[in-house]
Amino acid sequence: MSTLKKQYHHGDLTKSLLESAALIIKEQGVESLSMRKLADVVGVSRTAPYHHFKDKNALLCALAEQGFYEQEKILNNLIAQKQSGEKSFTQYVHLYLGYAQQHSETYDLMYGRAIWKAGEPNDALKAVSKRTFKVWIEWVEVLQDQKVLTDTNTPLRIGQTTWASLHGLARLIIDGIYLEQSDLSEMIDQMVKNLCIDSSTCA
Amino acid sequence: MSTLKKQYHHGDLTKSLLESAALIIKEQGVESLSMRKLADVVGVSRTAPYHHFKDKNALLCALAEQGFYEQEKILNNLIAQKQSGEKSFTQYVHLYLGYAQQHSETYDLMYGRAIWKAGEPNDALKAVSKRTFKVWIEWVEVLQDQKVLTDTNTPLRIGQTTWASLHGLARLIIDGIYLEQSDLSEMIDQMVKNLCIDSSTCA
DNA sequence: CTCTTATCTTGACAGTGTCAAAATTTAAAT
DNA sequence: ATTTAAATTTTGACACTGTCAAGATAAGAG
Repeated sequence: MSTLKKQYHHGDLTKSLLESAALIIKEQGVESLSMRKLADVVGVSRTAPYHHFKDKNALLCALAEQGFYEQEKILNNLIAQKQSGEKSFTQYVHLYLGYAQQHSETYDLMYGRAIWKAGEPNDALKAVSKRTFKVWIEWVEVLQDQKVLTDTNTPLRIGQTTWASLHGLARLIIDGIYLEQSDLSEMIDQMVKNLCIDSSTCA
Repeated sequence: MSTLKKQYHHGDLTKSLLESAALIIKEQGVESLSMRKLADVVGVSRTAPYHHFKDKNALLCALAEQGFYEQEKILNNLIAQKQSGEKSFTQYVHLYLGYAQQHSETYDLMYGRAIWKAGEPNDALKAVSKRTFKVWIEWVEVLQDQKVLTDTNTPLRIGQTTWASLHGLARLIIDGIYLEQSDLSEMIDQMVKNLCIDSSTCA
């Protein structure tokens, strides 16, 4: 309760664990994040983290959750600022792929098999991911009205496929299949053209 | 050398290891494939596999390699049978995603981070993946001539982005983000329309 | 039959996730 | 202020992982 919130035991272990874990995965990749090493970095015994996160999966879920908050913020910011639909969408594509590139490990947790297949997404994660997707779909509907995205199908379907395309590019970047920035930038431009109705105004 | 090829030690351990490993990842996922359990299944001691594969990464590379042979075969078959470009392409999309769905673990090895980022693709794997991609790009050029895919960019770029879109859908299926077959089938149809020039003839 | 080489096994080490029980520190109750 | 209850952390343990080094075994060559 004093100015330094560290009078008791560790202070806020939960927070420290998340921060250190985020740093570790960012710098060394998610496969070299171990509960024991994490505990050691934070300066606590091997099993201390287990009183703040049920297990490793729960920790990973929490990290992924933070990623969704970030992504939701990006989306809402773009939707809020009222510029032309084409510009907004093009910008979103770049922001989305930029995020995937710069926070590749978090992105992988958000959508990768570690949690969604090998592990088990917890309720909080399922909730925020669902909510973020909903924001996206609602924006797709607007973009359809603005003739930026095709309206030959429901917002849900167009949102699903459009996002799948972005996701595919993101994964190729993340998994290290395309690395040269020159290829990447041209691929992103072409992808925008693929996704927009009017490929001349987008890009 | 007799009818039962098992006179000496094991027979063909390399082959047995690959077969059993393929079975294990297919039925239980790649994360529950361990060198020790694999050795046990094949009926050999823990370290015997290490005389046939340098390490676990090498084993995974070999499994991925087989996947590429399969995929190359699919591609070549489709290219060989001369039917309309639209039909061929549509069929390819379905075959591609069908493969991803039915051999999801192998697909993950082929393009996933386990090998390409966390691990290290060996020379054989790099070679066959490159070759498969080349076959794809050459077919894209044909599809562009047939006005199935857009020719507003080079075969390489269009091939990259088109494949990225397919890959994205494949990953969503594999990582368990979309599971209901009803959604899936409609998403695939919509994706085909997105990728083709003439969305009315494709689908 | 001996020797070389290919193949496989045993032993060992460091690392992992996580459970159970004990210890400690803090906050609440009297 | 002293006792009590709760929150927090630690120690010990177990089963599992990948993989190295050294020894054992078996196959084929001479």
